[in-house]
Amino acid sequence: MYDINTSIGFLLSKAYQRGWAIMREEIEPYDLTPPQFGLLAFLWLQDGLTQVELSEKGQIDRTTIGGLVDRLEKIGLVERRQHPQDRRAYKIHLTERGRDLEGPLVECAGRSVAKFTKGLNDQEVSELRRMLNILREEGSVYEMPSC
Amino acid sequence: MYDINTSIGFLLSKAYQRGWAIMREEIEPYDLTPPQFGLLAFLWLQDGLTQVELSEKGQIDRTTIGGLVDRLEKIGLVERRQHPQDRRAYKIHLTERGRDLEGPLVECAGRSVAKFTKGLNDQEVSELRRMLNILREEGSVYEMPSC
DNA sequence: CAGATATTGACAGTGTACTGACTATATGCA
DNA sequence: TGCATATAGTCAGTACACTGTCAATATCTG
Repeated sequence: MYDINTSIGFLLSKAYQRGWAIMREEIEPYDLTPPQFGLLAFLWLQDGLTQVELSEKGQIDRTTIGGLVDRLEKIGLVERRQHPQDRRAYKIHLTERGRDLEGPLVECAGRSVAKFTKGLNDQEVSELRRMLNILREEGSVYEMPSC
Repeated sequence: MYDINTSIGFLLSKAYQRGWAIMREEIEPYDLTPPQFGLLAFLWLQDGLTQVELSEKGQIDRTTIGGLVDRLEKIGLVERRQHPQDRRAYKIHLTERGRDLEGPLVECAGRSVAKFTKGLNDQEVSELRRMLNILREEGSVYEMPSC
C-alpha cells in the first residue's frame, strides 16, 4: 500500500515550506520574501546582471524574475538600467539601500537556518547540503563530467 | 561573504522544484499536479475526510485544500458529500475513477522518485528521508515526547 | 436555554512558478 | 545587404500557498 507520509517528494515539500515560513518570518520586518532575498543575494555577489542572467544563476523562470524585480524595484532595493550594448535588455542594479541591507539580511538568513536545522548536527547539515546539490542538478552535469 | 549557492534554503527550494517538475511530467497524462496527487493519496489511505482533516494530515492550508478539491471534483476524481453530523462540513469522497487511478498513479510516483533520486543510493535516500522528517516538524513534537 | 466562543468552508488579495504567445531587437548566414 | 533565426522582456492564463475576513453552524458555559 502506498503511504504518502513516507514519500520523499511529500517530505521535501513540507520541509521546504517550513524553511520558507521561518525565513519569511525572519525577514518580514524588511517586507521581503525568501525569493526576493535570493535575488538580492545574487546581486550582492555580482551587481548589474540582466534578467536572463539572474534567471540562469538562480534557476528561476524568466517571467518569475520579472515580477521579483518589479517588487524589489517598487520598494527601492534595485533599479532597472538600460543595457549599453543591448536595447532589449535591462541591467539590474542594487540601490544604496539594497547594498546596505546585505549585513542585516545575511544575519536574518543565519538565524533562519539555525532555527530550521536545530534538529540536525553540523555534519548532518553538510550531508544534507551535499545530497540536495545532487538532487537539484539536471543530471547532465554529472553524466559526462570529463568529456 | 554570503554565497547563496551553498545555502540550505536555496538548495532545498531547487531540489523541491526539480522533484515537482519530474513528478508533474510523469502524471501529466492524467491532468494532475503533484499537490493534487498528494490529496488523492491521503484519500486512498482514508476516504471521506473533511477538508479540515485533509488540511491537517497534509499540512496544507485550509484555503488551498478548497481549490485542490474544486479541481479534483471538476475532473471527476472526488466528490463533496454533506457531512451527516455537521452541516458546515463536507466529506470528501473518491469517485470510482479516483479509486481506480491509485494503481497507475502510484507507479508514476515510483518512476518519479527513481528518476529524481538517481544520483543517490538507497542508504542515502533513507538518510535523506530521516532528515527531511526532522526538518518538517515544528519541533514541539520532539521537545516533549513523554510529558 | 441563551449567549459567548470556536470551527468549517468560502472569498478576496498577494506572491511565487511555470506555459505559451507576443514585440522588439540582435545576430547569423546567404 | 537582407532575410531567417534567436534572444530579452512582457503579458495572459493556470495552479499553489498563505493571510485575513466573513457567514453559517457547533459547542461550550453560565
